Parts: sequence; C-alpha cells; structure tokens
Amino acid sequence: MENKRGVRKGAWTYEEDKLLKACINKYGEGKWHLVSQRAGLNRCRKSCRLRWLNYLSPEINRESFSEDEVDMILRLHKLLGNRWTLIAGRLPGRTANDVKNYWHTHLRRKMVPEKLEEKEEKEKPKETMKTHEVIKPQPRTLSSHSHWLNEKNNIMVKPIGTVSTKEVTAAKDRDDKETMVTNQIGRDCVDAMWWDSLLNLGEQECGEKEGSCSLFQENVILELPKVDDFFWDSKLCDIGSLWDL
DNA sequence: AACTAGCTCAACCGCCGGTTC
DNA sequence: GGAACCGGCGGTTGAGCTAGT
Repeated sequence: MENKRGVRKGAWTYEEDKLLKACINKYGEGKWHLVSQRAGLNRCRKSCRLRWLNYLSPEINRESFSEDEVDMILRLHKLLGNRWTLIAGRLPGRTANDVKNYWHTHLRRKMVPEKLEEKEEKEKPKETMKTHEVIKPQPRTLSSHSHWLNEKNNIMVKPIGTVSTKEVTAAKDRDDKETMVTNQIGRDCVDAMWWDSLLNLGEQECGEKEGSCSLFQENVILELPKVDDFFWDSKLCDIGSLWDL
C-alpha cells in the first residue's frame, strides 16, 4: 500500500525490519528523516521511528504485564492521566504504545465502574453544605546546605507568584542575576514542594495542623509546575512513595 | 464448518513544541 | 517575527486473531 507521494504504508515486512535494524545499528537512533534514505526504505520518518521504538528496539520487553507493572500503571495513571510516555518511562522495556494499548484493552474497563460509582455519588441529593477547613501551608525555608539553593547564596526564596514574567524579562534585559536566580530557585523550590506535598498526602492526615500538605500560601498563587520537568529527577522522586498514593 | 462479535495491538494521523534559518 | 522542518505525543483506526454460537 502506498500513499499519494509513493511512500509505503501499512504492516512492515521482515525485509523492511531487517533494513531498518541494520540502519539503526550502523548510524544509531535519531535523524529519522535520514533513516529511510540510509536504509533504502520507502517509508516516512514517523513510520520508521515508530517501528523502531515500538517493535524493533532490543530494549523492548514483549512479555505480558506483571501484576506489579499493572499496579504501577494504575497508580501512575491516577497521578499523571494519559501521559503514556511518562508512565512507560517508569516501566523498563515497555513502550508508550504498549502501555496505552494495555490500558485501553484491560484497565480502562476496570476503572469505568469506579467512575460510574463516582458519578452516582455526585448525583446523590446533596447533604447540607459543610464548611471545609482550608489547609494553609507553613512557609518553608531552606537551609544554606540545600541543593535547591545556589551554593554561594543563602537566598530567601520568593514563591514564583511574586516574581512576574515581566520582572524576569526585565531582569534578563538588565542582566539582573539576583532576580533571575531567585525566580529559578523559586521554581525549583516550588517543584520540590509540590512533589513533596503530593507524596506526603498519602502519609499525612490532611486534617492535621494547618500547613501540612497544601500548595497554597495565603494571598500568593503558586503556579503548579509541569510534572515531566522534574518528575523523574532522582533527587526528587523516591519511587517507593508512589505506593502510598 | 461457517459466521459473527469482540479483542488485541501495530500503525497511522493530526497536532504541538522546539529549533533553525 | 515567522516559515519550514523535525521529533515526539496521544488519540484513533483497522487488520488479524480468537471465542462463541
């Protein structure tokens, strides 16, 4: 099967696989736009990349998912949603496509009854509104030894909400290192707080004293960080904590 | 044996963010 | 600044397989 441009589509043949493997072994991964040319394949860059990453790569584990892996997928999906590459990243030998397929064929159905229960719960007539205690965190300061801080400066961290993008841009323009550094450290610190708080949720009773696990400070809006920027950083991620989620 | 429905998973598609020019 | 290109991602599709009737 070929498309309008004469590029082959559809299932890969044994011969094509052999050519692709030989090419990757010779030149390494990457430069996918060159792969079809180098390998003598009439396939588009995406097709080559996908075939390698999802099927031909020697790192791929093709055995069925173990109980531990399934449990990990469920927990990570709860945490990350449909971010299959991130989930697959914690499962050695598993590709995002594998995880996604497994989720859709096996696990989604498991989750649906739970969702229905949630829905039914929501549709129940509401009891009288109770006031909820808003948990306010204690400001956290870092010691001068903290790796979150510049080794030379013991800077009191500003939450990033207090340093606007404009300020940072202006700081960059005038080469104001302190503001720039403060902003970055603020981000790093908030990253740490966010993750720390998330992991602690399972251990701490949220009803305990103020400040135990919230992400918000009074009058200051903290921007939640992007998970993938720091999530897998070994400094932050004690994977064992996931079991407490 | 023949047909059908459901399942699995490889592959495609469209979109996005980053980089280069 | 923006167009072109690239790598990468998540959603979706459909061919092939299997189990049930």
